[in-house]
Amino acid sequence: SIGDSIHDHDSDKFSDTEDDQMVDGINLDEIKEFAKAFKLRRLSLGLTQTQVGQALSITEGPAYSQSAICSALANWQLAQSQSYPPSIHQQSMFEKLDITPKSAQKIKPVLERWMKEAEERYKNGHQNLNEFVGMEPSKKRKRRTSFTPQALEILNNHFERNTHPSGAEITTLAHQLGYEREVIRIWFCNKRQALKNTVRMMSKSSSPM
Amino acid sequence: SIGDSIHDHDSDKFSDTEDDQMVDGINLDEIKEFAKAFKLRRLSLGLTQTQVGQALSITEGPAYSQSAICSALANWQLAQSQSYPPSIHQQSMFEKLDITPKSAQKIKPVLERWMKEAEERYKNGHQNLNEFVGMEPSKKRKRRTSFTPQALEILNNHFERNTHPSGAEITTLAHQLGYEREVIRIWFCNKRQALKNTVRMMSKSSSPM
DNA sequence: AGCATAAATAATAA
DNA sequence: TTATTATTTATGCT
Repeated sequence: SIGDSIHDHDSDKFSDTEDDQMVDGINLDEIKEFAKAFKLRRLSLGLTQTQVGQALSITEGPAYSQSAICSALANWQLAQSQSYPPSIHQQSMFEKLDITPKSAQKIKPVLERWMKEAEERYKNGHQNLNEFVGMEPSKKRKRRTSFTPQALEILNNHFERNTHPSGAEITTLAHQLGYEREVIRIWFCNKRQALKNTVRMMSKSSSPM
Repeated sequence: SIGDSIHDHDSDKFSDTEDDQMVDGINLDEIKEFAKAFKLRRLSLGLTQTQVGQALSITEGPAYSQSAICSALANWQLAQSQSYPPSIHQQSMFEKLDITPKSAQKIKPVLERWMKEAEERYKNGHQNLNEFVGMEPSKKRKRRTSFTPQALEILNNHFERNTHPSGAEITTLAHQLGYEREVIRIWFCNKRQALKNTVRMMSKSSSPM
């Protein structure tokens, strides 16, 4: 039975056994192997985990932000270099460290793809790689501002009179309403877009059946 | 009254007989009425605005993007509540800016025609309607998850520190707590909403008469 | 039955 | 186009 199978002695299940460790139908050993190789490739490009994480959060979206990637990588590396007490279920190794085998499986192809491109660029010169990696980590999207009804009324009034306010007008409005200039500018962009959409839609409807 | 003053119109191609709001010879009230009725009919068929938009973009062409339809309909619906006292703030947000009466007049028959056919098919059975609308009928709502007190405590602690966790933070939390990432994300959305509601309530109740 | 709130949808800022 | 906020719906619980 399962209870009986828990042994006291140290078993090196995670390093050198022939039997693959399967969790949720995912081959842990395969992932560990990948992590090891990934680290090697990363180091040969002279990149830190942080750099990889930042670059990925840009190319792949915020879900692959630095900390997530880093912890994933660290975990894999940990996993492949440590043996765990047998009393701990295989899966808990990942759970404890905030990454499930499933997540690992999911992230693997993304890393693979990214690394491939990085290496490609590395071949074409360091500058190329730096460009690829060294993008600003400031991918953060600005918090959506919500306008007060009063502000919206004023904005709408202006828009009604003039859909393309001058730079000076925008500045004035921004100051008057207490919003950033850029926010006001974007508001007009979006408003014009909305108008255009409805107009296009409407004119289309005029075509006969 | 208005009716009297326009009694002897000349150049305009329209005549205003009643005290309805007339713009460019188009009866706004009529359109508003139509919008209201349209929404009702849509709901009684169990269709969302999104579905209508998608279906229309197929039968009438790509100009009928979902958001365009949505905003047009929303505007009409809000337009019909313009007689609210100024103290109610919803009003100013929309006015009639996104949609010209002329355009509205144009699209009306298209929507009318489409809705008529949809209702016809509905009578002949759901399958028929689904075919027409082009959607899958059996999209079940996700089961409401109930969080454990422990999970809630951790979530609340995080929320206290940061109401807008990054994607990575959400992922980490999800792993840590053993819930789907999306569930955690939504939790924060709802929590922010709740906070905002409370704040609004408080400030309203605390404001002097 | 009614409430609290998770999920879904709509609106719209970035 | 994407992602966040705002609103609505509906479910699990008491």
